[in-house]
Amino acid sequence: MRLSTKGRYGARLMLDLAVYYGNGPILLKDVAERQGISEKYLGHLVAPLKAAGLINSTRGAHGGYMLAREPREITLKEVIQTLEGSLSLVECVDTSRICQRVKSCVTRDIWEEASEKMMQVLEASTLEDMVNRQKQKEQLQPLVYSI
Amino acid sequence: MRLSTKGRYGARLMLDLAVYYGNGPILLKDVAERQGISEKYLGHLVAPLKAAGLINSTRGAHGGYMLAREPREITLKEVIQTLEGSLSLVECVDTSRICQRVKSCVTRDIWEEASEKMMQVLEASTLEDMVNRQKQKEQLQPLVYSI
DNA sequence: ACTAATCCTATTAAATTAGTAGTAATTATA
DNA sequence: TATAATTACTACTAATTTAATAGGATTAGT
Repeated sequence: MRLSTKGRYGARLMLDLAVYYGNGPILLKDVAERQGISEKYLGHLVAPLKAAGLINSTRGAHGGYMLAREPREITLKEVIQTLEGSLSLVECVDTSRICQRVKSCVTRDIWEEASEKMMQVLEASTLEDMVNRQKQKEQLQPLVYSI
Repeated sequence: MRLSTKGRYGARLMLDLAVYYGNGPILLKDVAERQGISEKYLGHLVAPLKAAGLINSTRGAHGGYMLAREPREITLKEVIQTLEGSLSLVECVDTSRICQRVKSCVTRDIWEEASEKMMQVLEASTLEDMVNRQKQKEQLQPLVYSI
């Protein structure tokens, strides 16, 4: 019931690209260093993100990655769905035909409700929101440390 | 990001016991047949549920399982937590010390919010609620099929 | 040509999942 | 008291998923 590293790292990758949005192509190497994630592993995440139209890339020297849309037009839900697949708690919420009990199954209804509530949070979070929240946190954090 | 069979089957097991609450010990064999789940596999689920104080058992002939509390006093959240462990989307929501980034990490805050919303649904669902919903569904279902 | 990048494929170790199987212990009852 | 019914416990296993690492191919700027 846990998000895998794909989703977690992918979210941080996208947030990092959002922070540097407008600065041209960003090196995966730099993202990897800032986020403390292996560059090679991040390399696996960019392929699906690109295929989903969330990022663009340019190859060769001075290449890198950038968001394909503005940060306010990309939600965390899209990112996670791209990397983790469906966000439903159970498969039968997506494809009801896999179980004959669907019509009378109460637990399925609840899994669906719970999945919905969770997704609403992710859908409401745009990369822009996240960048702003991060800026706020960064302002507050030094005070905490200085106590 | 999916619930495993432990959680899914366990929820149906508990709902089944709730439906027959007050009828004395219920045979695992009968639950297994009604729910279409292997009795042997259900056997794995009852141990933690018993340890968590959610069910009682009596051994030997005429033995079986029953809810340890009234259906309205058992929530789906307790059942799932017992069988799946923490319901948080990421580990750092439960144990923040595992990551140094916690204080400045925006994604963690969102995983926490999303986990919360999901858990609220499961906490609001008691076995009694579920039994009532199932009764309603069973009344409606024949009509649907007869069209 | 050289260098800096992304792109692509294969491989792998470890963990998790979803069971099956067999036996021991307990209890009711004939 | 023997028998049958049932939970309780432990071990085992096949398949899948996860979380990477590694290496070479391709592309583009200088």
